[in-house]
Amino acid sequence: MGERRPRISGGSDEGSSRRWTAMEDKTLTEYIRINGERQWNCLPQNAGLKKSGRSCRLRWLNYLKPGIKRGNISQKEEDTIIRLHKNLGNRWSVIAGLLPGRTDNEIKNYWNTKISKKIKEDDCKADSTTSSDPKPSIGHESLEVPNLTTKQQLGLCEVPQTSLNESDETSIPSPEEARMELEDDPVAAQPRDIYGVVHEHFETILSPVRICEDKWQLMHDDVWMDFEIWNTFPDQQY
DNA sequence: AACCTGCCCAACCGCAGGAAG
DNA sequence: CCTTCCTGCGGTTGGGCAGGT
Repeated sequence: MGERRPRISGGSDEGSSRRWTAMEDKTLTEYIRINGERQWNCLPQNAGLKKSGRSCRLRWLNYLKPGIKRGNISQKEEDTIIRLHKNLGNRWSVIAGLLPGRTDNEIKNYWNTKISKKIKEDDCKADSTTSSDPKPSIGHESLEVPNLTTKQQLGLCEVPQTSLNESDETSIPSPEEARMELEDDPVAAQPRDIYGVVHEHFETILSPVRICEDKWQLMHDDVWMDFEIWNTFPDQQY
């Protein structure tokens, strides 16, 4: 199949309550231009839109917001997505944060429709020789990704002890434990450090790193420089 | 030309975390 | 603390389109 035409709201869609019309887009854009991105729940009523606040938010973030790139994901971007997914798993919002102009929804869709298919095909080929492990990995090492929120991954909020205890392998150590672990085996400590890495653009990428540094005091230079995530953006100077 | 099938992607839903009262 | 509301995230769904028959 060839390139698809972009879908345009309105026209025959005018009667649909699901699809956004051009007029609704205009109304939403104008409202946000004046009032800003907040109070999503009140927005539909105030703006006179027959949509939910969440729907408005989604429409704005994924489609109307200035700077959104649409379609034509380049080979370089695809490579980046694959590398990041390898390290982060399905952290679409985090991955999107590292691809300026791309939304989590778009990346998720791209992954589900294209990349995962490619990977499946590759796995089928590989199956004949070796059993594959779908877990995200770093280099040759398997990486368990705990089920944490983005803020938890970034070290911006506390991780409840209950969720940490679900698996001993994925529990985050205390600063003291982490330091000891790093001294004993720097490689073993690497996977958790990924959570400090991901943030929107590289202007801010060091901010969560610093937070983790304060928190765990284990941001050893060698660990960071060895970590594969840096290779995700080979052009970037650190 | 009409119908069928698979693909794509916008939009929805449920859940969880955070903030405010 | 507890409750309520808001926001954000990831999984899933459903409608429309392109290509095949």
